[in-house]
Amino acid sequence: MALDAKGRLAMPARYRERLLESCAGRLIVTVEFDPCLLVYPLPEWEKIEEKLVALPSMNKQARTLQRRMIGHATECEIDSQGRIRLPGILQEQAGLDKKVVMIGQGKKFEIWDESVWQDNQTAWLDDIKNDDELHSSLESLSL
Amino acid sequence: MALDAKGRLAMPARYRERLLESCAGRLIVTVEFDPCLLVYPLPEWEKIEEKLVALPSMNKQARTLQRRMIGHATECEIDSQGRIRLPGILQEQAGLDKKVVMIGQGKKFEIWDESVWQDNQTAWLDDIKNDDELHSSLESLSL
DNA sequence: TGATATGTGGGGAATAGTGGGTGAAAGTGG
DNA sequence: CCACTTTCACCCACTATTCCCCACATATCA
Repeated sequence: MALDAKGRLAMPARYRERLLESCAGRLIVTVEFDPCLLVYPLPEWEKIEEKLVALPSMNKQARTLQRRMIGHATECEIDSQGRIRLPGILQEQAGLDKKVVMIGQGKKFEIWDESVWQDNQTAWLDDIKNDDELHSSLESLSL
Repeated sequence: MALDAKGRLAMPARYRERLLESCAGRLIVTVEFDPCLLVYPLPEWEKIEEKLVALPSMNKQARTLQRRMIGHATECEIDSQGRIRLPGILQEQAGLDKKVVMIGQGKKFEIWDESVWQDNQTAWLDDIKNDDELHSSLESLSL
């Protein structure tokens, strides 16, 4: 999956139909703390934005989150070829080079630079292997 | 049991009928932490996804699990020959070569690369022999 | 051993992904 | 307010991938 020279990225065809009906192809792209882009269908984003706005303004972490997420939020419409164009500033934020990885996460998508994604994968797995104890929320999980 | 050059894998015939009625041949394939693929009938997967989505987003271990499992989840329909096609990225994640092992695990299946499977078999048994105590969840088990 | 079911392989049409040209629109400076 | 430059959306063309179908090999059972 590749960004072309114009910063365009093809949405996987299997999601397109669903996206067209859930948000008429109107997507909001933004960043959070991790070096990846978050892509929300517009109606989903509106809920997120409400939650963000409701956070306590005097709390530093909350303020940072608001500034990053709301500040970078950009609408990107799906074009007639099924692609979205990612503004340069967002590409920078997520450190996107040519090769990217797009992963669905429930209501949203994440877009990672391929090498960043792979590095993180191994790092996360190592973390988990080295932690002797699993977080309580995972202990009883049966998959 | 072998993957062909196009990444297709025949589902054992004895499961097909059951799968067709339980999920109309709609399967979700994904990965967890081990180097193997997990195959769920669609309705089963939906329950799993709910559990995953409900995990705390800010917890690192939970986030890793979500990203891996939900992120890699791909629908693979059983074709008219009773096969499923495994996307390249999933083959990589599980280190699948040509020869694979498919094992039923209650509601789901696991797909292992044959050599990886054999290596792990012996490794796991050694681990258990060397542990002095059994985990509490196994203590009271009667088989 | 023949008949049926299962596993494997591959051709070719249809679909999806990628790259680039061109005109319209927006931004910039005088 | 106009001329110039840059950016962007739309369209077309090419390539890669995926899906559908048919054919054959192998295993299973009567």
